[in-house]
Amino acid sequence: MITDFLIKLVPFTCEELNDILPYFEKENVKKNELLIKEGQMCSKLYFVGQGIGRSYYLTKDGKDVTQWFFGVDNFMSSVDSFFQQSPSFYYLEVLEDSVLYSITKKNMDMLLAKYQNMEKFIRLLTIETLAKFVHKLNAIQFQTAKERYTYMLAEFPDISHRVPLGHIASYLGITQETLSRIRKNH
Amino acid sequence: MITDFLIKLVPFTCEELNDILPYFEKENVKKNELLIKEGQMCSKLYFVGQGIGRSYYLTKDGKDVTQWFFGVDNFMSSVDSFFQQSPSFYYLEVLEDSVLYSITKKNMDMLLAKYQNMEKFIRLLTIETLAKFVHKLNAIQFQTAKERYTYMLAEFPDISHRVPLGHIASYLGITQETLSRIRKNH
DNA sequence: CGCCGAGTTGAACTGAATCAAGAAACGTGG
DNA sequence: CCACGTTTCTTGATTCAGTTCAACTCGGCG
Repeated sequence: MITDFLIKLVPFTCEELNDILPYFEKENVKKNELLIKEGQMCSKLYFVGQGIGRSYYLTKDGKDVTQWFFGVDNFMSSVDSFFQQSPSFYYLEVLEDSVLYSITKKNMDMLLAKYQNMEKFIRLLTIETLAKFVHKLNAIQFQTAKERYTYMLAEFPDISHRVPLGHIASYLGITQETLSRIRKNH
Repeated sequence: MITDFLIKLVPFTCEELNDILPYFEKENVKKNELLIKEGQMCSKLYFVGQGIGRSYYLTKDGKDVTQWFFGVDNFMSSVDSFFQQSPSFYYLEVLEDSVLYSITKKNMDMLLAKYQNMEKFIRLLTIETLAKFVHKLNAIQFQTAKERYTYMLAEFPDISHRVPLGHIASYLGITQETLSRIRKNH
């Protein structure tokens, strides 16, 4: 199903796909396992075949803030760290037993240089990601707590009821207590 | 100075640059002129040579919300609209008499297909933009009004005192009154 | 001179945070 | 399969940062 995702954005040839796919390595990851810690270089890009991941960071006063959720059929990484090879500001964690397909930075760079289609793919993927972030920003910036939760349900319908309340609350920039009260009144 | 910006991210050859640069067209734009309205397709990508631009949208109750500021030496567009060719959610406006260099979507597509370096350039540019948005999101999501203003001063040092207070306030997700009070106490 | 948009100031109000308990659910070992 | 501790979730009371509304100041310009 990585294939489906690849050709959805860019018309890779069969040859290209046959060359590219083997660089993705299947990994079984247990619930609560960390893929990266803050400060580390993110050396792999992950594709979620099964399960859920999230990225988060710790504030100066130690609060855990979810930055993003990664559901099935999505790429998962500390974007800036992976592509800009800077120390990651985020932790990357798996919230359920998951099946991931990973490609190393080194192999990705090789494929980017080799295939213009790969460049195009990553470009389009990044633009898509950017659009999602902008969408979240708009939801967070000018909406009430209840409206933010509505946005969450729309953006992550399958995830909203499978992860701890606190993770969702911090993702939305509200407290767990507030979110609990919102849920009570549907 | 587009040249400088291009080669800062990707080592274009002289030949490539000589082919690429002529596709950028110089435009003198007067203060308060609109480049795109909501609902239109964004058919050009602009590079700010001089002046300031901003993107904004109108909420359902008619409030004007600044989404981003574009200073000198930055690319300016309704990103998703330009690259995904979807109707723009945003207005694009110039806040001072400005000098812009524009390239059409059509020519950009042609250059993207022709030069792998161009693909790479746009990929890196998008990742950089993504990083900036993430930075703003973090600032907005969990910081007080005063801290947000501090972020603004750091992100747009040259712009913070050249545009109307209300534009900055809506950019930061606070009211004009609150921003005015913050400024009073430095 | 008087209008107009931009910015400031004050006072009352409010949505959500904080603080503090308690209830439920969950998983691990006996 | 139950008991116990841990984590997650709910509920209530109080507080506060920032909004709202409304009036006022200031500077530029026809």
